[in-house]
Amino acid sequence: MAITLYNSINRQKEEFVPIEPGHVGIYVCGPTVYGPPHLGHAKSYITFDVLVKHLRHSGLTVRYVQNITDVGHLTDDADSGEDKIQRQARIDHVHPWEIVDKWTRQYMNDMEKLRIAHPNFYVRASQHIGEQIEAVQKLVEKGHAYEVNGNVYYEVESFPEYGKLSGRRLEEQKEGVRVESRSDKKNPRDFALWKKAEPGHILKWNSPWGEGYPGWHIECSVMATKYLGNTIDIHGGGLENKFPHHECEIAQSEALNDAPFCRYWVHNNMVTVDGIKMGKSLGNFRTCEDLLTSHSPEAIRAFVLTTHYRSPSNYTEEAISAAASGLSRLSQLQTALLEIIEKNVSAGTADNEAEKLCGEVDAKIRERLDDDIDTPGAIATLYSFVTEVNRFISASALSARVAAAILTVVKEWGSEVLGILPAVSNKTDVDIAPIMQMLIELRQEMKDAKKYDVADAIRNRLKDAGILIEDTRDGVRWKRI
RNA sequence: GGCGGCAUAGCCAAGUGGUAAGGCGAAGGUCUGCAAAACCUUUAUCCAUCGGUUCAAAUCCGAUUGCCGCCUCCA
Repeated sequence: MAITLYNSINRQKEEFVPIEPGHVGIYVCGPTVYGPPHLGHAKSYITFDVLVKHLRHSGLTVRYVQNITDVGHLTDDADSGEDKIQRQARIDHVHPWEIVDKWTRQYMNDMEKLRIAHPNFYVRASQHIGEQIEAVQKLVEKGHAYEVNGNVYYEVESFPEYGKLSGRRLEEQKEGVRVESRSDKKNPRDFALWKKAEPGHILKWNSPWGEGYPGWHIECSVMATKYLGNTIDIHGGGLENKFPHHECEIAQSEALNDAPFCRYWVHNNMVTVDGIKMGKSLGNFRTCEDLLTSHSPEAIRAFVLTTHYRSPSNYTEEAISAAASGLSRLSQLQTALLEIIEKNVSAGTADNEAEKLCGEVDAKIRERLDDDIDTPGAIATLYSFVTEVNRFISASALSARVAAAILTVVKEWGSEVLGILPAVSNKTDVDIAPIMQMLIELRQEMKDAKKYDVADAIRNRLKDAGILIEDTRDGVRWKRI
């Protein structure tokens, strides 16, 4: 079945057809590295992580490029704002590149912990200054941009299709625009391609227009087309970037290359906390680092993925705890299946039924993800599969062979594509395994002697030490909690 | 003011014309020395409200109300 994606530019689900059969080029707007990665970043990058993994799992070769914005974005508007990175550097009394370096590392770190696959490569704005200058020059030559006092602006009027992504028409906006004082733009809607460096500005480069730095949008146009071609298959990013950022990217790229910039625009919705937008100024944002101290990466992913990417995720402690609880059934199943495999059970009365179910579930999950990455639907399918398989296990009706087949399906989607199934950790516990074996035997002796207080004490003390003992019909099981 | 989106049980959340998936929580039960895990049963006569189209609507259309995002950097 074909993969469909909701294409923001046409506002409808469309069948995804790559330009070059079998190959996909995807560009996703990355973070501006001046502060800690937060849940909003997590939602966006987990979304695109699943999209890319699903495309690959479907047999496509994907080149996934993500940028790291390490220069230029401003706190305010083009004329009066301050470089966010530079401002943070001033506050911290360090060089701007220390800020960039610190938060880039933190970002990479957090993303890795969240089981987000590294894009094929990251691209940095600061490493493409030359290309950006060339692009700006070319835009000036083609009559789409003009220079005033060392600043270069894109002339929005020169690109009639400006607004096609966000549904804004120029005429409508003129009236609503605030009066910008001290602006040397021809039209308030024009946006900066190159900014003159004011005295004291540290991150600056030489250009035909004097010392300065690139505008906010040009880096993405330049880097996306440099690595993925003039027309890219998929461009992803947060909804809030639709306007003006993505709109400007289109205007620049299409004016520059005379080719459609992007075929499928994919925008993820935002994260709210207790129903309110998460933002620094509101003091309610949750960093990935904080979240990871109290929740597993899988729980965070499950929380994010149980909401469709185009709907807002509302963060509450209850919601993320519920996600974690649901997940424990999945890991529990994994453990149970491994036990059956280990015991090498030869035949099961439910084998046929279970094998059939495997095929159905596999197809259903694929269908859900094919349908505009319906991760909530995929997870629901996986969870009801868990219940059905547990029923077979309760009836001791599975062979090792079929248990392995089930495990393959569970891991394929739960671990490889969705990334919500934790890895089995007992391998790392080989060192304490003999000790555990001794304690379990000792406790069994106490139980046999009906010394339940001692047996329970052993169990309780182990629990305090972070190890959970479970008596099952097939023996004692232990795991770290 | 302009543009866009959303409203489904206590909570989270699918379903986009054929009569309400799944998870969490809660209650009861099975198993167990007890716990845990697992399984079984129950938990929305109804999908914000009001109209309309249709044999049939949570699903399409219109209006109303509420919430959210963008319109200045933001995932």
